Amino acid sequence: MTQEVRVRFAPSPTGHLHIGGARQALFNYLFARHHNGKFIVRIEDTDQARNIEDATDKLMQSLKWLGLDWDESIENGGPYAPYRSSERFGIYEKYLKQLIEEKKAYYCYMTTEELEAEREAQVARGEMPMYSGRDRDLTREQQQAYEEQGIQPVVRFRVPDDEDSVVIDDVIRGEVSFDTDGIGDFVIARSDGVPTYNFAVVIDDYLMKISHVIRGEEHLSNAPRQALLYNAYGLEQPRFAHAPLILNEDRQKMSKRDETIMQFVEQYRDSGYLPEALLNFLALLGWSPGSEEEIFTMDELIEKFSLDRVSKAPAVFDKDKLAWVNNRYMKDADPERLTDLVIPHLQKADQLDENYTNEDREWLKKLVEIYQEQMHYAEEFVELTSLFFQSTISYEGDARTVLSDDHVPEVMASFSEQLNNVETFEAPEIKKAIKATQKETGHKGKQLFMPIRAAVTGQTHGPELPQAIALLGKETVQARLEEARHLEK
RNA sequence: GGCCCGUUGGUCAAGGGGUUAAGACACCGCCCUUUCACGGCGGUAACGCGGGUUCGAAUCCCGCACGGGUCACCA
Repeated sequence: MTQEVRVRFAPSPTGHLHIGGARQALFNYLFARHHNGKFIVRIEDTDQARNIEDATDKLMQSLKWLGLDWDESIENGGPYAPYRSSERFGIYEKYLKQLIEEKKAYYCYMTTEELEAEREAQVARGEMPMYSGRDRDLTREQQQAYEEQGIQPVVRFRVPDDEDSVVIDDVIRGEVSFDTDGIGDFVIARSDGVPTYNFAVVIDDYLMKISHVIRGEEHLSNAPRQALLYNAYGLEQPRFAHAPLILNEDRQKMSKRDETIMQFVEQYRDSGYLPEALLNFLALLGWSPGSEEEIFTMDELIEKFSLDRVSKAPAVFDKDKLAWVNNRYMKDADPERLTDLVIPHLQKADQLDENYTNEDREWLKKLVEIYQEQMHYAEEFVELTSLFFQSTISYEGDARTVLSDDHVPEVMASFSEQLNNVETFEAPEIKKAIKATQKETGHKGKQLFMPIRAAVTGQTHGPELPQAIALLGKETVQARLEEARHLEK
């Protein structure tokens, strides 16, 4: 590849960064970095009606949070600025005019109502709804007549009659052929003169010297239109690469209205996922390194990434696997970092004061450490550790069953007494107390630990016992032992 | 419905004419741990169907089925 690799992520600012968008950005990023090329973030906001206030900022923030950095963008500019299509309207004009002058595009005066009627009629006849080409060859006089009626025309691209098909040489899918008969003359500029996406994208990609257009499969059917545009200008096309979609558990394209699954990067951030874990997981959706490892640093991903290992089939988003990946990263994460991550969630759940003390934080860090092995994401920590924040717990289910054994009161009494003899209420001492209880009662293993665990935590699963008891504190532990001892069977 | 893309276990996936068809997540079992978790070991489970081509097809070709995408003055 002699040409410099230049790729772009070109979202429209209609909302938060979507999981699918993030994966797309990631693929572009990895491809650019792998080839020592440039990664560009461009905002495609040609549809002013759909633009959402500060969506652009949020998009950029989410990309940054993920750790994707760019070479050129609306924020830091670049040699082909501006990087927002709404600031490029002047640029498009010239290209639009050229097409009209060369009769490769024309004004169309059909109203929305007329188009709708046409479409309905076509559907009724069992035909494919497609613009009929009514205004293809209007004379100057006819155009003026429409204009006198006050109709603002759109500009449509004249799909050439002399070409039977358009072939896209897709890096991922190979050659994909489209019949030009199936492509109606499409709108390239709205009645207010603003170009549509299909047009702007071509001009932008050309002027920005984009070498590879890597995007989602939903754009595959746009590719022939864009290819036609490149041809009309006599321009060389970039290489297209259409990556498979990410599906929800119902095997549908993730839609923004689907509430069974978290759609946005922000939501994962807010639930306490680590960005490097999300990225790692996303990289493996639709791409595989061909080896058996699954956990990769960004540098490794960059080194290994290649478009010819991108799959053609869509992938279902598996949140369990994401949780596993995230846990892998959490195990290796700095406890201080995890503590920071967990704090807002505890505060939200009223388990931690807004103005917590340094002591609180130290204690919390220890709590984080004993749960680090098993927690999947920060928000989960609240539920996992709620027993540390409740003054009373209720004994139910398995815990209740464990505590109904005949030898339980004896163990409770003995352990309680042993704890009173403990010098410092810390894990090693507590461990000794458990040992002493064993000697005194003769119960050991499950018979010994489970009752204590159940009594003290209300659960049969949890973190390392001595540490948990230490963090719970003497009073709480004694109270719970007392309660468990007198439980009705 | 037209066009386009796809189809290996529940999910992610390797494998691209000859394999006992990898591995990971999830699930189950066993071991380790005086408990729990982590970890280790093992197990259940897959080439959508039908025709070809071939000595031989999960792999190549054609149909069908199924799934998805797209058919806007949205991207």
